[in-house]
Amino acid sequence: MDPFIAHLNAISPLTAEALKDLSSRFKYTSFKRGEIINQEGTICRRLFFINKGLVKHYYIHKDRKFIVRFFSENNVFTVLDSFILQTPAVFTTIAIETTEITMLSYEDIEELCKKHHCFETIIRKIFGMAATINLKRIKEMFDGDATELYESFIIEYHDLLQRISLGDIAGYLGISQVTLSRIRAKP
Amino acid sequence: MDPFIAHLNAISPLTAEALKDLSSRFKYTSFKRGEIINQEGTICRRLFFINKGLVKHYYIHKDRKFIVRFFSENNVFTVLDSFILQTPAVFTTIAIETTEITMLSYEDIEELCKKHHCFETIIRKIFGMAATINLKRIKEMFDGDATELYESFIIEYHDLLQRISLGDIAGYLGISQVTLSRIRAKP
DNA sequence: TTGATTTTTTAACATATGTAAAAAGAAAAT
DNA sequence: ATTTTCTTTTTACATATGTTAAAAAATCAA
Repeated sequence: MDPFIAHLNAISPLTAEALKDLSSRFKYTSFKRGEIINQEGTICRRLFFINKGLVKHYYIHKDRKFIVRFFSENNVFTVLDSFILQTPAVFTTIAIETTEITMLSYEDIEELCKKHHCFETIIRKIFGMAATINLKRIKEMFDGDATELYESFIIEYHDLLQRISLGDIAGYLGISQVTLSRIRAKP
Repeated sequence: MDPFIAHLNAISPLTAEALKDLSSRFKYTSFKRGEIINQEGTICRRLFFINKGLVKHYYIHKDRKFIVRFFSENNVFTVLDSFILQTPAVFTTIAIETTEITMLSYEDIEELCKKHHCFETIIRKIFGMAATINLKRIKEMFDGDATELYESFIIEYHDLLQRISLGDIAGYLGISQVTLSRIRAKP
């Protein structure tokens, strides 16, 4: 079974009809390491599912690079605000590794939501989870000094650690790479 | 027309049937200044709509008080993660002013979502907006030194400024009240 | 292997912000 | 009006973290 379908179906079951309608709208693509998936300033018109690979959302502010979030295989992602409001993205999305993707357009999502109640339930839950995850991140950003941030990052992103550079980790934590090195250096 | 109904209907139109079902489930209550609406550690079982008043989500970490968000009249709120996952809240919700509320229980929301596609559409959009708002806050927290944070706060919360203490503003910005005073002091 | 490029660490210095405590000011209570 | 309480500002000091630059280590290409 297609992993994207399986993923959605696990969130909330799809009717046979919705499933058929849904699959017929899938588009497939892939991005090489370093390729831009969605550029800051352009509207994100798709919802993505990662079959394989690793992606980051980031932006530059005053010469510092901040990483909003990483997404890896078997996860849905989009540039949330840009997708929902259909406004220009304030983040750039880029492939950290070669990444294979299945996607749905904004119009397809809207149509599927309208036609299939079961699909709208899934999107409702996905957005709810996204809101929850973002809220958790706000709390983390408040809580910690850099050391704590790094420690919880290691736990939360344990399985991705080897695939993410220290520069990117620093960017995710909102600290300089120098600070990150200092933290790692101390016993 | 009931302001909560008007609010929901403006997000996405309700059918007459859904509207009737919905209204019959409303519960009303109010909280005095300083009263706890939902205590940290208890599951938040309701979605709230503020008819009048002002509320904050906060939590204590290492003796510092962080304010996650303010909510004022004509807005929906809940302890998002606690409500969605029905797990104990990590924030306390408290009334800053005397606050009048209309509310729906978790079970009612789930039932309304199941019975009325139009209602699920509304909740989908509310969660989507919540996710977007939280994402925006993450970006703000990254971006700014304390001064910038304060300046954007003044703009964003302009109409609530007189109703929020400087201590609470500092808590929202994640800085000490001393730092906030310093910022306000300089030309 | 060797050289080139990228990533990570280390050093020196400047500064923003936290902590603690006291003073000043405003609001509430009697 | 006077006292009490709460809020805000100010001062002095300690420290975490940013910046810049250079060195070291690791990775990649030829």
